[in-house]
Amino acid sequence: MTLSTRYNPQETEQRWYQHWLDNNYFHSVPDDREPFTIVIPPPNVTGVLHMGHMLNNTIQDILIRKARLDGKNACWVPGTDHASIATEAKVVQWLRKEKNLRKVDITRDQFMEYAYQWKDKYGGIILQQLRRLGASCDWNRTAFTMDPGYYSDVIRVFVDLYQKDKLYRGLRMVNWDPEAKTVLSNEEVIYKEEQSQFYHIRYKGEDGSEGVVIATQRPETIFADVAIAVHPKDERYQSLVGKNVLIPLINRAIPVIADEYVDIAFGTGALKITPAHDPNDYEIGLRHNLPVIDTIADDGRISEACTYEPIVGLDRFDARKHMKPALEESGCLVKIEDYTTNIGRSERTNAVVEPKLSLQWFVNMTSLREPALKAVAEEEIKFYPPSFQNLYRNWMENLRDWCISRQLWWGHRIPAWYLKSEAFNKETYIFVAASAEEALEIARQQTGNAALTLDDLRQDEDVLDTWASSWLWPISVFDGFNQPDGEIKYYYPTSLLVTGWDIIFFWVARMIMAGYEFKGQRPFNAVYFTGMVRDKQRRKMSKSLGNSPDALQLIDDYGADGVRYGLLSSSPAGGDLLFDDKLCETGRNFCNKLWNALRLVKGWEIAPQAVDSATAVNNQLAADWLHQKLQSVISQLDELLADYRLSEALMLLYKFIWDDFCSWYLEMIKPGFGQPIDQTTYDRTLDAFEVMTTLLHPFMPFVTEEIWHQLRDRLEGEDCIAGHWPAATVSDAALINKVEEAKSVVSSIREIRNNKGIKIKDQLSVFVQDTPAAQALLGTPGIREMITKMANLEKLETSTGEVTNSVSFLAGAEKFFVVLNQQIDHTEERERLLKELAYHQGFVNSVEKKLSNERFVNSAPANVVEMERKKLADGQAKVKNLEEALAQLGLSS
RNA sequence: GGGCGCAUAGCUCAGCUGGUUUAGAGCAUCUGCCUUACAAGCAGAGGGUCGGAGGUUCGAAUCCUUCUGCGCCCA
Repeated sequence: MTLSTRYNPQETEQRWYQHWLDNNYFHSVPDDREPFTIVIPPPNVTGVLHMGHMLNNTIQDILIRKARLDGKNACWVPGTDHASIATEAKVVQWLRKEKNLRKVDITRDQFMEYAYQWKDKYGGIILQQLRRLGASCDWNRTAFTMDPGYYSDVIRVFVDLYQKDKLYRGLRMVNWDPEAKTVLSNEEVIYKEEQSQFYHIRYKGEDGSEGVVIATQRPETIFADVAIAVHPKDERYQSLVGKNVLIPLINRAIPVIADEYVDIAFGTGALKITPAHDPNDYEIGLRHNLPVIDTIADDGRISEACTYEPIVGLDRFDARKHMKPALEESGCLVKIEDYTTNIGRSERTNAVVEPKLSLQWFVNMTSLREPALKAVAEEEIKFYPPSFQNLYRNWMENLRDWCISRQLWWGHRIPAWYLKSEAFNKETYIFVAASAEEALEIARQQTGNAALTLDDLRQDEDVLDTWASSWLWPISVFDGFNQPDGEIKYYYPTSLLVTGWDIIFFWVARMIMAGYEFKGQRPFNAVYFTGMVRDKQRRKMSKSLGNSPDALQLIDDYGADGVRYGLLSSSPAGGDLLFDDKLCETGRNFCNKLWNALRLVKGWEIAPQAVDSATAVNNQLAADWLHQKLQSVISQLDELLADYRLSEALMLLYKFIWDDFCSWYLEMIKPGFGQPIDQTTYDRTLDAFEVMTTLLHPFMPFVTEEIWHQLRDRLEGEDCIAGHWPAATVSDAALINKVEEAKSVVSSIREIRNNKGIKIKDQLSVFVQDTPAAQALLGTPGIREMITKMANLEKLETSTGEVTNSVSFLAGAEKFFVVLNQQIDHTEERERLLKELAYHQGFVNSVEKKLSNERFVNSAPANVVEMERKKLADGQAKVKNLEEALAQLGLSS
């Protein structure tokens, strides 16, 4: 067999993915086995694979593949969400470019047709890309939030909540995105500090007096002012309360009112009240029964309602620029100062969000809160890492109602009907039903007008927030609403959700609420929060910064396994991942290491027996040791995985395979040039190798599948992906320790070679001081042979005295002598020994100090004291050995 | 303004309920090697007193207080 010296992922990945698909390994149907279910956090249908997706989905794939190896019925449901705002924006763009159409030119139905065309053509690319990563999703189950069944679930839930009085239509201050021309939920507004200016403006008294100076960032809104508020205890303004002042430029009179809300110390202590354009002002307006004057239109331009003509029709920011000269001219501008403030921008369009009074649909969140709050607090749903419980609780305890209507066409249309005879947004009748026909039935009953027809009704124009569909994801993907006794009984609650912590409110919290509200049960047993993928400078990866590597290019460059390794190797749950290509390179190199280990083993000639008895005993020790060590690795791995400590689990395997298996084991058993290996050792090596591929498979599925097949001839249907996760047996710690000690002897000898410039090929003689412990070590079958082979020794013997012309080292408490055929530099030796002596002497001192403290001896647990005594004895033995070596050095110099 | 979290080697992080040798790993660095699996490699080495101060304790990186710095969420 000839194998290339380098592992080539391109050759294998495509092939194995297809093989897995052909064998239907990803598909799940309910059966007797324990289910292990993950629903994918649906990416936007417009999305393309980026680093965050890769991290997230790699983690899911690891856990799904592990569950599969554990013999569970693993089901990973893929899919996309319809991403109302983002997709509609793309479709509008596409229509303008490709079809030269504007949204206003076409009907809603036409638009939807085009939108579906667009979706079929460009949507869901990301699901194809996930295959490159190796994602073992059950593609037969691919779901979409606008699939007909899903669509009707969303409508059903809306109707249900309305009937339960947990959902209502109301006039509220909302966040308005003037660019997308839609309302946004609170979570879709991103607040950031920005530079702004504070305009100090004088409102003169109606009676010709000085009036009052207010400070505002938004001078263009003064024409919507309805009052000036001051704190009731603010002495500066007490005489003004109850009087009128005049709005500059238009001289409309507004009252000065007193309200506790006003912060005396902030600005001038006088606050202009603009109920239409500020949430707090709106509240104050309600308290004082003030009118509302709305001067900003849906597109962000100053509307006709503004009685100051020059700015009507201007965008609010252009209007602001206009205000400075106008106010200066009027003599009302006192000063302008720079000011840093929080500005809210739309998550989608980045437009500055306009607070606006608007008639919208809301979900009463507090009515859904309690079970969701309790589930996480009592760890019925476990969070990994648990610190996210705080963030969750904090949000849940300060819930505000969720605005779920969006002024868009792409999405689930709100199932509410109104009478055409009533004016738009002034409706008194609302008929909520799953269909127009049902709505008509309700309408006839409610109005008492049996003659009403469908023609008399009009449906709400708006669609629902995308999260108002994706919060049903764990239920709807299993058709849980229509068939509550179907598959959902098997798969729900799902086992785990893996998602970024940044959507804990958008999605996770809402899914939990929906789970309890509509299924009476948690949607998942646990949530694994991933960190954000950032660049080396800790900046979030983003398109605008251009610091995000091309995901597919990375896979081309390093292989999917290499990239998976890179993403996982330094990504603890919840912690940010500072991504660096270098990490993928390490992963690629790891694949290559495995590959070359395979090449080595498969290149050996096999003989029935070992070539000599030394080899036989050496090989047996090596294989025994590796087996024991492997058991210990498996049990550590089980613990780490149970805790979702994936990075550590991968690192453990990496070290075991690279260091223990490749650097030590394979070197121990490697036959001499032209020599064969014995059948037993060969078989045991393949066994261990095979177990390692299984253990590593969840993390690096392609290279392990390839190697698994190269190791032995396999029958049809025998695949690594379909293997069995091994159960750890108790490992022999004593044997492991013996070999560790032997390894440290070898390392020390190598170090001496290094320091003395002795070539590896030159054989050395080594002696060990004859003690019971040394006898025990060398008496262990194979140890002497192993050390001799690995350190390339001529002989390894015990010695009762000091050995002349040698340098010594300690391994454990045992003293070894390496005989040198060269002049020994005594000064250098002495320095080395003195340094080591100082360390051990310091150590002994610190332990002695502890043990001479009566209170320690009396109050510490017996085993701790015992441990300290042993530490002391070990330390003293080492000190004694070093002192002897120094003395010897002194004699011979 | 309210709340949460973090601070351990040059970098990224482990170190769980305080005690298994005066702190571990990976990467990076340094030294020597193209040794017949792998230079995408091999063998070895150096490096931190655990942000500052105080306290609890026989004993603290680990618990408490406080200061400093950083990050995040909400308003």
